[in-house]
Amino acid sequence: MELALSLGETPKPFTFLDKSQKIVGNDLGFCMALGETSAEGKTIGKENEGENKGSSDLPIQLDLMPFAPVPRSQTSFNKLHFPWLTDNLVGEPGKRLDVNRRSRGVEEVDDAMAISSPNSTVSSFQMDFSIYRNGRGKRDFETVTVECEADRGDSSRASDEEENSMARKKLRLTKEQSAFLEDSFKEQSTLNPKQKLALAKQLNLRPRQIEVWFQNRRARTKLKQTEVDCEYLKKCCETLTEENRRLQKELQELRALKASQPFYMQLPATTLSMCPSCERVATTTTTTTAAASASTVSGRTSVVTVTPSNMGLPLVNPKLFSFSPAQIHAQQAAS
DNA sequence: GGAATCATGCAAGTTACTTCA
DNA sequence: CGTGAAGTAACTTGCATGATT
Repeated sequence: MELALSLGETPKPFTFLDKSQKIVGNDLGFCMALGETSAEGKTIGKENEGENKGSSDLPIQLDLMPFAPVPRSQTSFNKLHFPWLTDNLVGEPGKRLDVNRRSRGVEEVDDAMAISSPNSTVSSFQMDFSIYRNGRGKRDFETVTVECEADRGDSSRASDEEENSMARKKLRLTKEQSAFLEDSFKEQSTLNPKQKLALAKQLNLRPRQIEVWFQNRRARTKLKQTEVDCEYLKKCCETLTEENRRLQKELQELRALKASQPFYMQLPATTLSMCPSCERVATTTTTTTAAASASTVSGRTSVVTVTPSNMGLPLVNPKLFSFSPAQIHAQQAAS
């Protein structure tokens, strides 16, 4: 078995691919092949198109478009009969090979091999290559094909049906799969590689799909939590706004009292308490001296010692502040 | 021991496909 | 039947971390 990798202008990159097409022109292509060194190497190419598709006995040559030659009739990746390409080979013609993704492709190989499709003719050889044009990761299979054909000097476009078939079909998880994944997520929101593989096997999905599902699920959870938090904060904000409005109003009332009652200096400090039900301030006792300014919180009732210095209010006749919560309620109802 | 490199996982953001009103 | 919105699978990018050199 020989595995060969060629980048660039090598006319005959692989010894076992003597009969394969040559890398033409000066364009930098990417060519990869797998095959028996002693075999009468035939590749998926112009010369033997259609006669060895799906044969695992024959070497496989992978040409990454557009610069490596591709058989004329193979206008889509799907037609290369690598089903995994429809999932993994995305993006646009080899403007850039993502080294990062490629290095991660090792995992994808392991993943894919762990879950090989019984129907796949290349189930023992799966690999992930991702090529794309720019950092935004725009994917466009039609563009790939059209540009590829243009590179080969082929002005004819693929038919609509061909274009439709080449478009990456988005997998829709079954209800059972989704439910199972949901249950797994409830138990654990992250998976270790073993769990990932086990889940993939159990659900007949690729480990990468499990991984992506969990990533997306975590993102959804976070998004929902953010929405809940946002809603809560919004309500808090509304409550505080209302509280502020109420306190402003109360302050105005107190200032009005101050203006109407000039005889305040001789009076002792007044202790106010917050009514737990309406949260309005009410005077309960006058126990402290005028110098005191401490405040305490006891249960649901806040006791605030009010002095002329800490409130900026004149001392008035304590009787004026001596409203019980019931009285304040009555006052509110009247107003 | 520390720097460089590599592999891996994840979050965040994005794209594009599917479904449904 | 066409269309827009919503849901979501799949993707890219960047960063963090641990292992290895």
